[in-house]
Amino acid sequence: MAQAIRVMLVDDHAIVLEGYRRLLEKQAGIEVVAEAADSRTAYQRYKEVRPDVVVVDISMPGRGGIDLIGQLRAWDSAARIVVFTMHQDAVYAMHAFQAGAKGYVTKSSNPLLLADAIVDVFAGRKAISPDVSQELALGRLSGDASALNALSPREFEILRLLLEASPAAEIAAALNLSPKTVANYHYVIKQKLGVRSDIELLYFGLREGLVAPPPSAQSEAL
Amino acid sequence: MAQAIRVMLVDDHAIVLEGYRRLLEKQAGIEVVAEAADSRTAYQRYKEVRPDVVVVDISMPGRGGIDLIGQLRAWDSAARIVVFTMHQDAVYAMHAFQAGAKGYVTKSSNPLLLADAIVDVFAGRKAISPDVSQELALGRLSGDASALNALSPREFEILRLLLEASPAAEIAAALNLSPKTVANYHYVIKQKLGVRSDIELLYFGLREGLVAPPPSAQSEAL
DNA sequence: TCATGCTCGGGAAATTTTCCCAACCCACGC
DNA sequence: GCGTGGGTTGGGAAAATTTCCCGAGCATGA
Repeated sequence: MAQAIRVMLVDDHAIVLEGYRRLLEKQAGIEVVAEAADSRTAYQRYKEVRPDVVVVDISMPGRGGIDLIGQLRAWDSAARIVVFTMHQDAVYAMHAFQAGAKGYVTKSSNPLLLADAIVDVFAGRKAISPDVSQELALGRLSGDASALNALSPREFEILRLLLEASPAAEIAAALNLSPKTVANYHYVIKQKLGVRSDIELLYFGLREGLVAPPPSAQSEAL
Repeated sequence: MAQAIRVMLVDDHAIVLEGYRRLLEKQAGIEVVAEAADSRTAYQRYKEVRPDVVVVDISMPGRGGIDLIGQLRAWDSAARIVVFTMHQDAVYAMHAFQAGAKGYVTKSSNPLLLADAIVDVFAGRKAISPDVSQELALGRLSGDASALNALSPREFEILRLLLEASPAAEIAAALNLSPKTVANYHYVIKQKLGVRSDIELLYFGLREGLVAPPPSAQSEAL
């Protein structure tokens, strides 16, 4: 190999990191020149070694990998970043690309894909692993702005209440509506947002910032 | 090495699997004799190759890894199982041990730990990575702890699935249970956790770190 | 062996969900 | 003015789920 692609890996799971470092090193044309287990270290190391491609796991503690992508791109707008994550959810991919990532590969993909993605991204192309691209394509939240725009004001209002109220019927009382109407709205909202359960609905609300995530979530486990 | 420890790896993330297989193979005394990406395959492979130690990721789709542990132990009560997961949450560890696991190592541990744990477990000892053992030690689940401890292993498992699955009935299929049973569990879980709706249930899950919150859209950029 | 606790599901009533449809009001353009 | 369209409000009716309660099967442990 004339010129190996110089890669930096960022993943907070030390064992996993170690594992796929070995995997990549077996690939002709790829050289792992740096590693980091958290965003801050990653940022510094990037400036020191200037790798050709950065592979980041976005589900890292703290502000997560998405944030790191933004930082790297802010410092070096030409930074080539491949997201490597367990999330097949297309929403994550969307966010990653919006933040400036060039590739998105799930950990459940075929092992060869990661190396392919690195090569593609290095060459200036984009790379998405098929499981996600498919979801994006037949996407519930495909391209444009959030599905929230499809909601009428009333629907939006009821959605907000749904996302916090326990007894679904309390909303009816609060809004002076028949429980039936609320049920109908509930139904239509789920249709428009493309979710099939209340759980999904809440995930949607969290993503869109309609409701605040509860205090702790991931910060607790230290 | 006179006698290498014969290990089977179970993880739905193909790349990760491939990665730490390589990692383990570098360890003297450990030989990876089988792999599986899902529970069913894992169960079959186990019966075929009878590995000395099984390493499973418990956050697998469908019937989670906890379930697999139960199955393996049901078939071979001497099965030696090491849980290898990203969850630092002590509650997961509790349930894993209740199901019959002998070791619990987080993916963010030092890479050497997994190999150590395998050796320990093979020798009949238990192994817990320090980040979790610490959490276990300082209370959390010993006495009071969260309402989660009131849940039986099965309830806990179904809760996890509830928190991600869309059509509640899919769970039934995945676990090979009657939809009725799942409904009953759903009901009991809500009772025990003191929540009134699915929405509250998810809030609970987020608070306890059982599920990761999606990337919050409202924070900057995008 | 008996008690206890977990798992699994049936039964049955109450409720909700899921669609489809109709009525009303209001704004808009012609 | 008057149709057109969209937002709001709810009825109807079948299907599904939720909510309790209960019992059987099976380990585990005293």
